[in-house]
Amino acid sequence: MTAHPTIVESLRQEGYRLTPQRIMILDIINDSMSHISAEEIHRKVQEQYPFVNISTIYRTLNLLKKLRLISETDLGDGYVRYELLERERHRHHHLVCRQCGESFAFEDELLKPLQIRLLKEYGFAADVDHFAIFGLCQRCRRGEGRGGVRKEGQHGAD
Amino acid sequence: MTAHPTIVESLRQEGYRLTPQRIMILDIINDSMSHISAEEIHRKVQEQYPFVNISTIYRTLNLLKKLRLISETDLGDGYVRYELLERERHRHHHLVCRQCGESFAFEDELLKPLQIRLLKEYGFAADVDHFAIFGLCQRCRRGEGRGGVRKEGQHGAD
DNA sequence: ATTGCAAGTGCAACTATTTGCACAATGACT
DNA sequence: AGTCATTGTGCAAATAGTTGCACTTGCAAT
Repeated sequence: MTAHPTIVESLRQEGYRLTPQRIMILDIINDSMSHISAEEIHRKVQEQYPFVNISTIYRTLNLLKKLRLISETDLGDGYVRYELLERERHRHHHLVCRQCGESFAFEDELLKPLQIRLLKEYGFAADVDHFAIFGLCQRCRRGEGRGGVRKEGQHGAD
Repeated sequence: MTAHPTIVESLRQEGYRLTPQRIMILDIINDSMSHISAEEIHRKVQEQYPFVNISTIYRTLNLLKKLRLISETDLGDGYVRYELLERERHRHHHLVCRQCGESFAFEDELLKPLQIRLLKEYGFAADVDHFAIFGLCQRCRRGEGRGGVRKEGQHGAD
């Protein structure tokens, strides 16, 4: 039970059960240096205990997401990635280049004005835990780009 | 061939072929009053011509998206929806309530400052054709919410 | 009108993710 | 320690969406 005790407490307090599967999954997300996908988590869980089903991983991730203990981000490369929210002291978001596929972090602070206006003008409390914005990066805009174009390019002519 | 001639021209000029499938799909998106999903398009195409495969729909949608003739939005209800970009004179984006599932439009103008800062500070040209931001709507924040919670709620305790 | 070939399509098999259901395990109460 | 309702899990089947491959077709050149 090395998973951050704060999170374990949150779960218990909300009335959720602390199953070994959940603890393992939390440990793995906690130990992972950066964003991690459901399949990576599944693989690592299975190293310890091979009977855990992938659907348990997804269900646990959805639960943690609902409780806002983790963030979910789709960087556009075919799977969604997860990260502990709690520890993210300096929150960041991602810019994903639709040409080269590269992804760049940007400061949370840039989203604050939008968040404030949405709240003031629309009464809407935006969850901007972790955003991914698609577009064209500096290099690709200058035409220097070229390189690993990912998943997508199924149309011969480009 | 009722599909907006501008779009048909765009396609031809970029060297893409004008197949009956593509024209039918364009017509349907063009005639549709609001966002339409791949399956809805497929159903309508099949009314006219039942041999069109769903993968052709997806491939065509991906092509039109790449050429930025249509926008793609995930409103979080299980399928992605598409809309002609060209005709959208007053562009809008969506606020999706993660509790009641309702979705509200907001003005494109609110995203402009963010777009400008991303370009100036990061050299990144954000594609913000059609955004969906998740969060909590006014009613649900006040606890008035309750109602059709969609896809998601698989954890008994809420 | 005919030809040639690259681009497009249909099909079937695959992807990540979700879900219904029957069984197992947690944790509150005793 | 034992009981029990309820939550959580594994499994298998489903979901939307993608992809490799062989066949077809649009269209430019003839």
